[in-house]
Amino acid sequence: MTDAEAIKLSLESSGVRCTAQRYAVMAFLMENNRHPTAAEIFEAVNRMDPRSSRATTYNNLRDLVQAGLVREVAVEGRAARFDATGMKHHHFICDHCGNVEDMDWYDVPRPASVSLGERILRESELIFRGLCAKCALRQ
Amino acid sequence: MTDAEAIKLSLESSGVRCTAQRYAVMAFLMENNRHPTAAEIFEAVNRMDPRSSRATTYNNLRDLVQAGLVREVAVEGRAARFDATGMKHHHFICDHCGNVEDMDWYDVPRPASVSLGERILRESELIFRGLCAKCALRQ
DNA sequence: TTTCAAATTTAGATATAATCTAATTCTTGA
DNA sequence: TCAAGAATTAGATTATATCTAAATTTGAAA
Repeated sequence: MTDAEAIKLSLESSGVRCTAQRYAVMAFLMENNRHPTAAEIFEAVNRMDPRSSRATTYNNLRDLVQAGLVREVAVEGRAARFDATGMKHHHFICDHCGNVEDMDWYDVPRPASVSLGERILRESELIFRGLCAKCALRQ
Repeated sequence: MTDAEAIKLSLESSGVRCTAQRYAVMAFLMENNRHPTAAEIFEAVNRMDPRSSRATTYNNLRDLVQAGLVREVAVEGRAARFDATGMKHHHFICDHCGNVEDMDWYDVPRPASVSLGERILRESELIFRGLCAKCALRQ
């Protein structure tokens, strides 16, 4: 199976129609684990054909997040970043440049059920903060 | 020591001058562990005297975050939220309403140093996601 | 294949959140 | 008291994201 078919299949098995614009967003995220912003994705997709408007790029990111194929990472004071949820991983966010990097996955202990109360837990994510390698060297 | 004196002292020992506007922001956050947005803090402070402009509210939040007295929590698709970093805690973010709630603290395992590489780790935070008690009951 | 309703896309306007500007006021220490 | 730096201000501006309404595309039913 080609990559293209694999992407198409993963979209459709998640209940998302595989349109050309949606495919382009997904393909870009799968070959770029650099956690681009929506603006960067919009720009990248528009270097190809078919093009995609800003609204469509945002709509498709929202649809892919809802389908669980893409994760949105909010960063303090900066634009949100996106990545394909292929392999489980945690995130490192740089205090200085705001870049988001993948960190190896490991299981996180669940909160005590008394502490959880009536809440329904969907996932636990670990965010590491500090200076990324590039910014650490510069300081 | 009164609460007011304690707040003043904690600001000054963190190298932040205790102005009336800055005090108001800090006092509001200390008596409200509901993780208000900047807009909510701005509004709350302006029900008191002296008032504070929007720019000052944002400036002071930034100063308090830099001093380590306040934490900013970015939430996907919503305004950032703030809380006083009094006691260590983790956060629960509701998928549905976006509210941020405190969760009991427990130590998080450090990433393996090989995985960390040249990065400098400052802190590890755990974010739980799902439905808060209120939204869980409604679904 | 043809047809049509629903889904998707679009450009541009609008909304929301946060920051910037430059003038003013306040505070502190000499 | 005075000067210099720090803080505050109103309003403009920027950055990010969403909305609108019209046009286009899609896929399933006929």
